[in-house]
Amino acid sequence: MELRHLRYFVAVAEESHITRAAERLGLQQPPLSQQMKALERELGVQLLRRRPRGVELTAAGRSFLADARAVLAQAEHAVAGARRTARGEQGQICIGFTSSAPFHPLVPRLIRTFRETFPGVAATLEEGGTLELVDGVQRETVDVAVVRTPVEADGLVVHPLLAEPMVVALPRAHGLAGGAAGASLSLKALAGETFILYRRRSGPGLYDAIIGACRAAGFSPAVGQEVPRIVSTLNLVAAGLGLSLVPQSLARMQMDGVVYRRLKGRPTPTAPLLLVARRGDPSATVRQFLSLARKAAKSFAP
Amino acid sequence: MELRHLRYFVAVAEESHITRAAERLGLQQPPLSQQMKALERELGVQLLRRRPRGVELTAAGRSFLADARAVLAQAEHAVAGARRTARGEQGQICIGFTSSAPFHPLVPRLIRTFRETFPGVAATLEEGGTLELVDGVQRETVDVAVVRTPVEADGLVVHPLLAEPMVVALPRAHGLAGGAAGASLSLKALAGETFILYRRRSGPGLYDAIIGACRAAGFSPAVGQEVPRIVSTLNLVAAGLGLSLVPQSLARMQMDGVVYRRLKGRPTPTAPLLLVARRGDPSATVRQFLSLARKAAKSFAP
DNA sequence: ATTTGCCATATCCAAAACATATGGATTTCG
DNA sequence: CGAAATCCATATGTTTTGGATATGGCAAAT
Repeated sequence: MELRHLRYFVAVAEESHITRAAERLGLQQPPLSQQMKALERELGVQLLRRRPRGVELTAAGRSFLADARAVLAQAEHAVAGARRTARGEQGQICIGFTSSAPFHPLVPRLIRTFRETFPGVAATLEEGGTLELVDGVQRETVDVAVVRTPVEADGLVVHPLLAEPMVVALPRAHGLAGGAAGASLSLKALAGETFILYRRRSGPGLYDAIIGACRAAGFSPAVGQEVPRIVSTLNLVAAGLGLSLVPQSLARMQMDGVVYRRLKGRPTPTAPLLLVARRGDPSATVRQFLSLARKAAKSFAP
Repeated sequence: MELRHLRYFVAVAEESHITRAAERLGLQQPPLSQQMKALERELGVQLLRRRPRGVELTAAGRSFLADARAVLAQAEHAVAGARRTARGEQGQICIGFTSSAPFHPLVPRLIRTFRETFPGVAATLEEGGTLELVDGVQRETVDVAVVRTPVEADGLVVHPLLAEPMVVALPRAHGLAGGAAGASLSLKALAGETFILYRRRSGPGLYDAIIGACRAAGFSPAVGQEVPRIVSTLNLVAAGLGLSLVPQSLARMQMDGVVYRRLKGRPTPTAPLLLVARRGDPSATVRQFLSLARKAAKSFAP
């Protein structure tokens, strides 16, 4: 039995007339009569009762008609689903991000926009460290990851979304913490201070950017502590163990004992927002996500 | 797209290998490769990614695989359903019966047995007068009907199930109502009494059987009232308007003011239990019901 | 560099689907 | 009541399709 048989049978059943059904199907009456007989022979069931003026359905034919329609509808659904998936309108995606990434408003907006635009795609979220996420993208447990520091790994590409300025996070009791909230500090003013930095081996890009900027300002920063997560630097700053440079968006996280100051003068280190994906031909849902991310970053008003 | 394409695709997807899938399907690798390409061309979607060592599914292919399996399962279900219906194991049947028929224990037992034996058949019940039911069978709103009196109508056949003796229903205060409950009366003893009968035009068979039995006993009964339902005769007997002859099974219905007495001697009129169906080729469910009814009647222990 | 393993292409043939011509049975109509 | 009409089934021929066989191309394995 083929779908052709079901299509022919449904037409015959609906017309109660083989000749009219043949016309509707675009073929002649004798082949349709033969196809109906072949179907009945294969099933071993009489589906039609032939009359001098057309045909009528047997009870088995009536039962079969309902199911035949369901099969044809299901087949259409299968085709439509494959096409939607091919267009990226349906499927699944795993989106990873570091603990600090969502502090930038672009990230939650991107995820929300993607879910609204592609309700047929099942999007799952995965928070983790940069190295964890990069590893996950490589092992295909994560599809894309939003990270803060440039990484290099085999088989991956990094798409920069934007770069935001970094700001100084100071213990509230620190001498430099005085003055209005809008005050700025020069990088040189931080010479001699103890720095708490996001550790180099977790993401060398950010670390090196900070070191480079300090050197350009004429000093080598004294690094007191290295932490595995950017967010963790704030805990130590609050504890009075030193100061840190963090992405400006983290200033949204008000913490007891921490004040933020902009940096003035040049060069001001920046913290990028990056999208990591596998190199090569991504699935349609990943392509859609990357496209949406680029669009969102472009239209983001700082 | 045909079911063949789906069967081929599912095999290829499960084997991840066109040559092995071809072996499993009983054909050669080149035609299978061509069929897969034809399917992808028709859908306008790439379902398979060809590799030097086998194939893998695209995201659209994975989506399509799930749906393809569902279509094939649904097609199997359609075939199985048509076959069950053809065997009478699935479908529907409308069973009619007069208000007096279920008093005989065969009738509820038959209905219960049928429902238990064919749970896949939706059985509906329809109570009505004999003429109503006969009309319903003719107009195909009822499939079979259990009635009490022989009928003749175009296009119908009557299958007798059994015949049970009739008994005398007397008002409790009647002179003949004395004596032990097990006492019998001769039909001749009822000469001169007022009879309440189930009206002739509702079912002439029972009426004529009673008249014939009385004549054979040497008298013509005085008919006081004629009623449209056998059950209604008991109401009038209870009211003291006369006596009636009713099927023995109605004695199960204890009514205030009515006592029942067996008849002794010959001939004793009997009340048949009859099954009415359409002449010609009935549906499989009706055939199953008729067969079960005949079997139930045969094995019924009086 | 060669071999292996896999899928794709080319060509041919048998089977299946469909077209055309015609037959048979029942109903409708004059 | 006989002829015509209407419908589905059968017979025969043609076209299309599915599958077999032979072979090619490409990437990975050895």
